[in-house]
Amino acid sequence: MDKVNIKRLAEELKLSTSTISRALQDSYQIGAETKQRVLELAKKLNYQPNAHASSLGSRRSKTIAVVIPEVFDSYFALAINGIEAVAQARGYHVLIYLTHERLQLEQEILHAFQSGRVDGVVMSVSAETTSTAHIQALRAQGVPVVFFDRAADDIDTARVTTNDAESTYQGTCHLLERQCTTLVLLSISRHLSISRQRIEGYRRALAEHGISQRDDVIDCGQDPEANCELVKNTLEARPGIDGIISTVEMLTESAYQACAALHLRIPHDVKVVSFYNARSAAILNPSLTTISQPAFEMGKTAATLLLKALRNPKSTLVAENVVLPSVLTIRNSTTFVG
Amino acid sequence: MDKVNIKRLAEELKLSTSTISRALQDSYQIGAETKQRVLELAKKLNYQPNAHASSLGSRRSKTIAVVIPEVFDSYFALAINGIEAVAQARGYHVLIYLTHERLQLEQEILHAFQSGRVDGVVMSVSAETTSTAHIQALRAQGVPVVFFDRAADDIDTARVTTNDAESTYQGTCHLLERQCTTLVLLSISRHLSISRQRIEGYRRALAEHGISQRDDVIDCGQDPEANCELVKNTLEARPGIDGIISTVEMLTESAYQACAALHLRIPHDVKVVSFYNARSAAILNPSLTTISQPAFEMGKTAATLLLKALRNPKSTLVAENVVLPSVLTIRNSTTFVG
DNA sequence: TATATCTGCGCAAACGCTTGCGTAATCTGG
DNA sequence: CCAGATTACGCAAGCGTTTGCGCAGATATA
Repeated sequence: MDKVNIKRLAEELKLSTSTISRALQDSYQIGAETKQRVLELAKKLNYQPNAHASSLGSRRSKTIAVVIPEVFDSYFALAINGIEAVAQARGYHVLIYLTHERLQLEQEILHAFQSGRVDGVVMSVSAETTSTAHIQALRAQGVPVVFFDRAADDIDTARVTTNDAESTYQGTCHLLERQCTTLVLLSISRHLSISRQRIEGYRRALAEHGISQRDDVIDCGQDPEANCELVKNTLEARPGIDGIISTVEMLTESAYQACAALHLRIPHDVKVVSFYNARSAAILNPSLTTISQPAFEMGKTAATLLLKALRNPKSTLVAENVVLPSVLTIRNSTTFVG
Repeated sequence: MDKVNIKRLAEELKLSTSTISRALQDSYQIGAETKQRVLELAKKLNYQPNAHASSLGSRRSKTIAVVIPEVFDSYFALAINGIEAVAQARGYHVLIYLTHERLQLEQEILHAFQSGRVDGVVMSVSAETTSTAHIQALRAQGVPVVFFDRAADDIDTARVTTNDAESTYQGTCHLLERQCTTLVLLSISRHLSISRQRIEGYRRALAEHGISQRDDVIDCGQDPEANCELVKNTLEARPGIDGIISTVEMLTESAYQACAALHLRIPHDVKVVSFYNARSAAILNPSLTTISQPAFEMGKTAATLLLKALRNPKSTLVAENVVLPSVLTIRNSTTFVG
């Protein structure tokens, strides 16, 4: 039982390997009948073209990389679904890499992509990513990069984001309309463009309502317990706070638990709105008013843009900026009570 | 500016390509000083070995595949983290494929692995997977497969599971101890070994408490709304039900919402325990008594077993069965009230 | 009928790396 | 001082595809 490769097929059919190769690629250079015969034998012998030989020969790997900070957050889980869906549909493979929010890891990972392992990259930068030389270097090697959600401002490429500023603006307005007077915003790394955007929307809403506050952005980290402490301390230090807007799904837990620890009732004493994508929002205690990003669609769109660029050998990735709106869903955590 | 490949290095250093190759692999055949020189030049020229050429030459891709049903569930999100962690640490790459619970897709995906694209597979079978010929076929080609969570019973390979029967047994006992008299279990595909295990643990607990019930397993599907209806109908049809044990994270929502729709109070009228891994369990309404699987560790362990097997060229994957226990965390959804 | 255009296929050189084997040169012990 | 072991490296044949180019024979154009 010999290995079944293209040579084997060629011998059995008395054809050359190049004809087999082209037949399998459905090349116009090969006659219909020959193609037919090749396909039949290939199926019969259960021929599977060697992926690495193809990639080496053609200098294209039919593989894309997804580089993200984590998959704890349901946002990224959903986004992966979207990316995988379009990749699978177009015969692409998806490599996944986690940076754990660390710039150094992100650099190492991208650097390794210069090996030709992937044709393109879909990524969301880490919270530490200030310098972007590693991304530029990769692009300089001809590997297209598409951002989704967390983009690097100074890189001129396609990006898929949500209307961060606008969404936060709406969420903040919502809180203010529900009689909140003193707000606080929970954020992560301020390096991130999305964090800045969200803060901006927040500030704009406050300004339009004639409210001026200071020190009202709490910078949280990765550890839920520590974040909870942070929120608790803030709420204790400034008893007037009656509204929390959380810019990350993970921080909802900290907000809820901090309130619980201080015997602050949601929404009675404090109202909460959060960026949140998990379905559990509806069954939280109380159910959570959410800003939910179209995570699946964002992943899908980002992958689509990348694959479209990969189709052209010239790799013309237009620096377009696709914005998919988030939706505000009002639930009990901001429902006015008394 | 020529392409920098192994040949280029060889020319610059007046060495042969084989020496370069071996030096980069830190082979014992190469002298320390030579290695040093090679590494220095490689770094200086920013040399990155071509991944596909390496794979082709060595017949090893340093890549593993993760094949799972979905990533909606936080279980799989966490498991991916675990898998990626050990893969990254050992210089392996992770390809991800979603079967969307469909057998046919699973078959196609595994079939494609015969192309040598991956060295091994870590997988959790789809809900439809009854026949396992496609998995056997892959193993016959010398590609090791490790199961995690959802395993195929009839395949003799390494698997990492949790103590499904025991956990459900404990969860059920917990409900019964809290005065529940009539239980119902929410399940998905009964083909799955884990479903059967969980049902078995449930039945055993009932039996030990001298309770015999029938038609007390509700087979749910993928659609949350439909599942909610299903649960609602069941609760309506049999008003005596005062305990629900859900074997899947996703079904918690359906259970909670069905109860809400029928104005059944949790835990007063109905007590609920569920397999659940997300941190949101603590802030649900009411907070949820959970059986949480060590998802991260399971992924980590599965990947470790696979990579260990890949180290030996003889690929000796012992058919061991690693069981990592889940933990029952009691919260308000089962806390006795009146 | 001679010339140009297709059609369908084969030749052979990449693609960039790995690895079995061979072989000088150096080292070891008796 | 010499046989055998050891060290450090080179040769060259793969690994399995892809693809530019060439070339017959068939068909179309003038």
